[in-house]
Amino acid sequence: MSLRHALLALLEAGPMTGYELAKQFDQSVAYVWHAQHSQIYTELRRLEGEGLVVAETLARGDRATKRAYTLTPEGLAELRSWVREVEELPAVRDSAYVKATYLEYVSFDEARAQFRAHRAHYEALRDRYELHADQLARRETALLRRRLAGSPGAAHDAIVAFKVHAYRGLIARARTEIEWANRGLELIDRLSDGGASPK
Amino acid sequence: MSLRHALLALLEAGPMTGYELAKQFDQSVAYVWHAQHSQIYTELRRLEGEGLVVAETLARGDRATKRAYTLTPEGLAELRSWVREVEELPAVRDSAYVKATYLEYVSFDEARAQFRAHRAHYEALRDRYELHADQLARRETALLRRRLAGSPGAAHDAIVAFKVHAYRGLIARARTEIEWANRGLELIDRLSDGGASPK
DNA sequence: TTACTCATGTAAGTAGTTACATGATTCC
DNA sequence: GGAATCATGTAACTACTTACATGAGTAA
Repeated sequence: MSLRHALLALLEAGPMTGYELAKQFDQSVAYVWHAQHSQIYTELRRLEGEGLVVAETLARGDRATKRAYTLTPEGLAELRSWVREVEELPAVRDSAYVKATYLEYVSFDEARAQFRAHRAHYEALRDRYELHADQLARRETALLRRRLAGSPGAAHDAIVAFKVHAYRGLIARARTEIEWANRGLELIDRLSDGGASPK
Repeated sequence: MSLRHALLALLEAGPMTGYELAKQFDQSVAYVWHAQHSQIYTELRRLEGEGLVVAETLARGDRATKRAYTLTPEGLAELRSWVREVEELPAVRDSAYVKATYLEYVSFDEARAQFRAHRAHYEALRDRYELHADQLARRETALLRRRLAGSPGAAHDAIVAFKVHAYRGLIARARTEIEWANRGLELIDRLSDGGASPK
């Protein structure tokens, strides 16, 4: 359950409404933990029920309302203890790799299409990660600034460095996938060649 | 839904009982798509209901029975069309990376413990992948032999090559994670040093 | 007035997990 | 006789997805 802790971490930067939180989420944590807005609203209610956050109902126009959430001391304690805890990593479940294992069932061209899609996907991801890593390193994101503003100057370097390091890891990961797809395409060239001309 | 297709792919090598299938699964597909045995039995019943496999009830001792599943032509067609289909890759959801982003909440030593655990996990995975890749390359696994025996000699190289390529990808992935963890440990050394001695 | 963004949800369904249950056969 | 392994499931639960619903404020 990373979602609840990701939400607690976002709120550590300061109080936010569900909608604000969802927006911030999409521009930060969502790179490492995706969630739908509907799930965020449900989880916030649950966190409130457990006393890890408190909500304040605010007016929005004359008729409607919104709810601003604030982290409680219990919420902060829960966040810290979660980050401290060493978790079992979940078992692998990667459908692209199971397909790659059974590419003999389709034509070489169809197999190529799989690797090209894989490459394109990770190239796009890599670009987004690089952009975000640069913004973090330059301390340009709104959320990071808010967080830095609320913590002692001596801690700033570590806060930034850990985040940048995580994104550098994601970039390395994406590059590994791109290389794998390229080697897959080369493999298919060799296989389709080998069957046709030489020997 | 890769589980159903992974099961179809296993049955393409020949008929198997649920239990046999579960055992084969653990030694092959589980490296890329983990599933519990309970889930496999449920999924087999569903596949049977959809006509993608047929089951034959066999005696086991005097009183008990077991069910042997065979792939139907519809099942094979479904398998092929799934491998052909280019899927959207699911959004990232990696709790180790969200923790890495928030390591400023814990001590340097606790942060080190996270990276060490991460490294140990992927070292173990890498070793298992390497072993399996070697076995596949030498055509030593029972399942691969069964599959090769049932397909024309000209196709053998491709069948083996695709599987080996998938495992080489997993190995590369594991190595990337190990390097990331090592760089994380170096980062913590720099951060804890920087605060203590120089400047 | 139309479209967009702000804002908050519910409801139904799927995939997967964890724990439990039961009994047969085989090997020591 | 006991332990391991063969063999097949059910039940309750959790996380997440997809689709839907509703309405307010704001800028063109």
